[in-house]
Amino acid sequence: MPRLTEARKELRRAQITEAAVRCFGRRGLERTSIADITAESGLSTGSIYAHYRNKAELIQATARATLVERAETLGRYADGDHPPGPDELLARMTAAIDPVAARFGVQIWGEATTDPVIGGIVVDMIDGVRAVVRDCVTAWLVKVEGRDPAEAGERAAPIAHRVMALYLAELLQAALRPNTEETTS
Amino acid sequence: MPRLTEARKELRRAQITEAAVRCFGRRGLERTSIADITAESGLSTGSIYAHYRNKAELIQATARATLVERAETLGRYADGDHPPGPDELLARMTAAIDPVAARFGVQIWGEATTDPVIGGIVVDMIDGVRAVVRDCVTAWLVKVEGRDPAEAGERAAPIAHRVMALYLAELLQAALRPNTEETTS
DNA sequence: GTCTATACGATGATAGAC
DNA sequence: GTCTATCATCGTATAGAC
Repeated sequence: MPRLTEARKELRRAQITEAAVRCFGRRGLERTSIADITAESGLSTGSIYAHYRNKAELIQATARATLVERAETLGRYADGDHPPGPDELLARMTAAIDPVAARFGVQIWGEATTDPVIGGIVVDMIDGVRAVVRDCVTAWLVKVEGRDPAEAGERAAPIAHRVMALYLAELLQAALRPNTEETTS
Repeated sequence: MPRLTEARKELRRAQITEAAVRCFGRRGLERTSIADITAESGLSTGSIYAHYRNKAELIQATARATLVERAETLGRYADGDHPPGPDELLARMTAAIDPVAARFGVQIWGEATTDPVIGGIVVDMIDGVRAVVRDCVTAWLVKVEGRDPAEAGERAAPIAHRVMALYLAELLQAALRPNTEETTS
């Protein structure tokens, strides 16, 4: 019996955070009011506060949800028997960038600068993705380049570092691309 | 006569924006109130609003001031008869990163996501720095690597692109490094 | 759990003396 | 140009009915 209600609860939370990313993508973290999110989600103030203690907690939850989703997407591009090389991997990662998520992501970077909790989330996420990239590059070095596994592990780290930097730069660029959806200011 | 007063005015504006970056670096763009900036600058509300129409304009001015200052610093690292190679250039650029400015810079990225004016400032700044880097790399290719000028120009662009990505990633990392100065929440 | 209505605090901005 | 004092607005969060 807790099963079903627990699932429903999680569904509501997802409904809220998904509405939240859209709002944040439009007006930014602090400019979107709770009222904006109620309008976007179709729920009410009370309902939102039943699921999140306050706005900060909602932002954290939204950040976590978005970032782990992105990490999972990228992880999918990195595995398989024929691991892509660095260039191909980067191309796939770049292609997978969603403009709205990118905007929200960069806003989260800014918030991480000030809020230690968000900071931890962002650092964990970046470290996680970097690890995935490193593993992928290692596998590629071994399986298609024919390197020795031990040597590949060493070589992979700096390559992964560069791939990550290029990816983050692409993310930033996507976030800065003028928003098609007008910023009703 | 307008000379002197104009200079004084510019000095006041600098005094305000410098106090502003410190405040922004501490508490973030929207969490710092005008009161915070008056406290940090030693000025009063009225004085600030005599120089800037509103808070948004103050943020824009602060962003412009900080970003052009950074661009100038980087430009200095890039010229001379013995232009540094890409690795050395990146090392210098990274070493020149100021933690407070980095935090503010990343916050500005987030704001650029939403505010078209800030967006323009950030894009201009990134493009400007990239151009400086490209010129430096070109000069290096010609003067120390002995490449043909025409060929150097072509090769420099992608290298500059990578150097920029690595630099932006370092900037982000610096901004995410836990703040020593506590976030009086 | 979800709603409506509301209290309360914070802060951006202005007025007017000096 | 700079100050102090004040206003008005807005948005978070809560209370209480259903």
